[in-house]
Amino acid sequence: MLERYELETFLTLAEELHFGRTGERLGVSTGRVSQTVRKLERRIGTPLFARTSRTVDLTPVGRRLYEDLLPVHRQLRTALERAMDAGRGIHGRLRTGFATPWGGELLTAAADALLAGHPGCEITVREVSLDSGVRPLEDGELDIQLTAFPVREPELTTGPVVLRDDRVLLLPAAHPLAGRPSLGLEDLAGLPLITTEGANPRHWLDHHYPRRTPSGARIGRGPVAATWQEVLSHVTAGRGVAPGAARGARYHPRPGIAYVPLRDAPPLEYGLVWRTAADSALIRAFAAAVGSQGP
Amino acid sequence: MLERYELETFLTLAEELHFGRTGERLGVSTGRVSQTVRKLERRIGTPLFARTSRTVDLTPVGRRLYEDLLPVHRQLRTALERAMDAGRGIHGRLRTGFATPWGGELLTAAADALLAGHPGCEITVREVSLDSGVRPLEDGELDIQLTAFPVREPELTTGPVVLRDDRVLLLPAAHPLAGRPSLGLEDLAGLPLITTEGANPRHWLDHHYPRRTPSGARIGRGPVAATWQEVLSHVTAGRGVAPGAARGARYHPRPGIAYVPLRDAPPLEYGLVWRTAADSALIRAFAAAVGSQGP
DNA sequence: AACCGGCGTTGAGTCACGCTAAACGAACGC
DNA sequence: GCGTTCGTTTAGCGTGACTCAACGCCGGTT
Repeated sequence: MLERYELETFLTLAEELHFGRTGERLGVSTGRVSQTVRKLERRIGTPLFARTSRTVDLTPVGRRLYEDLLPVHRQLRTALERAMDAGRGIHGRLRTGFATPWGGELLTAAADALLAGHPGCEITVREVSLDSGVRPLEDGELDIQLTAFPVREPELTTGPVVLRDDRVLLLPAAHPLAGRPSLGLEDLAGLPLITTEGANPRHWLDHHYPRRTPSGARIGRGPVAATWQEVLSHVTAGRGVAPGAARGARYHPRPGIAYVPLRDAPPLEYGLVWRTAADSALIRAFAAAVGSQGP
Repeated sequence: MLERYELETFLTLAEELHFGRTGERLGVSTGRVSQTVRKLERRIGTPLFARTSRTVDLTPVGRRLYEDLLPVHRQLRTALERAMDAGRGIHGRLRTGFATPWGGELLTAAADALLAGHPGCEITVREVSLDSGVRPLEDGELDIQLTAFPVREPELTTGPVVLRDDRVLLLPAAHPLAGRPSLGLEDLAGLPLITTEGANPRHWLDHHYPRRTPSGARIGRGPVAATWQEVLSHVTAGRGVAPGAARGARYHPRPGIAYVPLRDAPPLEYGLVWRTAADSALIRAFAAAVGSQGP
């Protein structure tokens, strides 16, 4: 049978086609690479590499062996990683959710990254409606959710902010304010603000849809929307204005909608949330993967 | 990474679930098995075996790892075997042929046996008609053929006899001789013998379809057939009698045909034949596999 | 021609580590 | 109670994977 060091030496040399670099990559001397390959060839009974003093190349038998052994090596690694993940608790199914498209991209990228290093996991990424808040977590439909802060529910654990974005106001293109380079919160006075309701708690709604401007002027109330598509169609139809994230302009460009920066509003912050009771190594690993995805 | 001895120890213990037998199978002490497993578990980070002082069992993580590593081990072995075969010249495609069903069974069994030990080969088993003789070899359509001896072609190499069978005579069930417990060659006198022709050489035809009995009486000539099905239908229709092998009664049982032993005829002998010019390690290996298939 | 510099090979020597042997403890059956 | 059958543990041994340095081969340069 093939020893571990023989397998690795053969595969590395088959890729590098250079004894010196092979030894360097494996942390052994070139002499050792030469001896190992030589012994292997003697055992196989035929040369695996055709080498002059200047060049190294695979023989047909060597090439075939390389093609056969490469997947073996991969499987060996994933099998071990899977077992080690299970040992560390990083295994099983993780149902993740997001409400905004850029959140979806972030979660998908993080899921791919995590899966690459932890092949034993199963990660699903689902979209949830704007008005569901953190209800999917409480209902046990999701294990972890990317949501807009603030989150104050006591039974939930929140991760750090992983996405930050400037606030903008979505206006009908024909609106008198639509031409402004930027707006202030005071400009909201009297405008009909499109909101969401549903499962979002009171403090969250107050934070994202204030009832008064800083100076105390009342902000109007427009229609209630449950999804971004609804918000967009309300704005396009002139039924109101909606607060949003600057990225929205890239993800939901509409000819009938103007995205105007809101100068004095605090930035939007997104982060991960999960049920404290359902905390797990897999959740922590996923949160870490999302965190290292940003920059 | 996993060392060879760790892989083998783990897989063996997962199958045996017994440290003593595992050590015995691997030729090491039980202490070594214990140490190896222990070290592996420490590295993985979780127990792979649940063991009391009386029983050993796989943990879920261990079971999963076993299922992952078993195919890896198989692939590793076949990859090595393939390379070693290539080193010994046992590789490539081998087209084999046979004319009788029992020959087909023998070749198929031999092909399976060979393939088990030499995964790099590709072996096809085809049926050839009765009247093609060794023509497929000469035409280059086959590499090796199981045929009824004698073979005297100078450019062909013959292997040893791998199948021997008593001769019988196929008669219509209603024929007066059909009731006899056995027949002698003299009984052929005057009977219309069903023969084949095609590519079979003269000496072969004379050997299998004699024109006279030992005492000199003429043997008749019936219709010419190219396949066993034709022979059988000629016999059933009463158009003649046919010499054959005793096994035929098992492989071609027909209500309208009687198989009566031919007492004084030499037994039928089958063996492998191949073109001397196309001799190869693969052919020799296959011939050996066929030879060791019989008993 | 002579001289490099890069590269694979070879041999002597060293040290980690896989392995054994033996003692030990735990869990049964009688 | 004892004997048996397991798996575990420890000290000590020996093999073989490794390093280091010298060597030979080849192509490019002056």
